[in-house]
Amino acid sequence: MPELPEVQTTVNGINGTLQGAVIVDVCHDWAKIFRDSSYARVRKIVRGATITHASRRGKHILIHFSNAHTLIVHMKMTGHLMVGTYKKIKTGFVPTDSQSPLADPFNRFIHVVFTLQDGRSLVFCDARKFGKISIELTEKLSHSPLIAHLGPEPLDASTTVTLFKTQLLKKPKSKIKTVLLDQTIIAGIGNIYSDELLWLSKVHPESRVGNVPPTLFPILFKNTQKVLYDGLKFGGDSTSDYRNIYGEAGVSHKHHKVYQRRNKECPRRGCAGIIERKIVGARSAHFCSVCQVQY
DNA sequence: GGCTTTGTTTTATA
DNA sequence: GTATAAAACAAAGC
Repeated sequence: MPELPEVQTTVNGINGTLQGAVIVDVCHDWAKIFRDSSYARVRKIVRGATITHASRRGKHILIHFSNAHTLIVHMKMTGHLMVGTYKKIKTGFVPTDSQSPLADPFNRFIHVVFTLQDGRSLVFCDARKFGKISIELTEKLSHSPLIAHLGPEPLDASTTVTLFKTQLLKKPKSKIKTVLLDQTIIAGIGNIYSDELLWLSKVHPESRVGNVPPTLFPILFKNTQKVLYDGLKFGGDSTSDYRNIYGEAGVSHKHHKVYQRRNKECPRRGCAGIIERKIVGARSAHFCSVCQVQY
C-alpha cells in the first residue's frame, strides 16, 4: 500500500529519468481514474507540456510542468507509475519492447498512458482502479482541497518533535493507531508503517493519545522517522502491488516486525509474545500485546 | 459469490 | 456545536 516511502521512491525515480521530458498526448481506458472526470481538461493541459521535476506532499505525487501546472497522482491501494514503451490495443495497453517493465504481470492493469516525445511513455497502472489523477495550477496547489488540510511532513527538517507531539495531541481521546493514520495530523503514514512504528516504540495501537506519557513522544517521533527512512532505503514496500517506475518491487516488506505477521513470534529480543491482529479504527492492526504497553 | 484489502470521504452518534 | 466512531466507497483476487 503506497505510503510515504513508496510515494517518495516513485518521485525520486521520476526525477531521475523524466526531467525535461515532453508529453505528446495522454489516453486512458478508465475515465474514473481522473478526479471529477477531468480527462479532457488534463489532456488539454498536458499535451506539449515539459516535465520539470516531481515532488511529494503526503501520499500525493506532484509532477510539475513548465506550463505552470502540476499533475497530482494518488496511488491509493494498488496504483503505481511506470516508465517504458507501450501502445494501446483494443483490450488495453501492451509493452512494445522488452525494456518496458511489462514482463511484469501488472502490465495488464495499465489504465492511463502519457506518451512522451522521446518514444517512452509514463503509465499509470492500477489493479483496483482506486487511484486518482487530477491537475492544478502550480501556484494554487497549496490551496487545493487535496493538499490544504494535510498535516506536517514527518521527514521535513521543520517538523520538530514538539510539533509532532502537538499534532498528535489534537486527538487526545482517540486511539493512537487511528491518529497516526489521520493525514490532517501527520501526512504520509499508512497502515503498514503505523503498525511498525508502534511496535518499535512499544506502544499498543489502542492507547489513547492523551494517556501516553510525555516522555514517549520523542521515541514515537524518532521511530516514525526511522521506519519511513528504512522504507525508503529498502525501495518501498511491495506487500501488495507497489512497483517503482521501472516495474521493480521494493523489499521493505521483508523487514516487517509485525505487519502481516499474525500468530508469529514477536521479534523483540527477550519477548515471548505472539503477534496479534485486531481491527482498530476499521483498519487491521498488528501488534504484540506482551511488549507493547496500552496507555 | 462472499469476504478481504486501504486511503479517504461521508454520515452517524455520543 | 464538537469530537469521535462507524460506515461507505472504490474494484478485483481468492
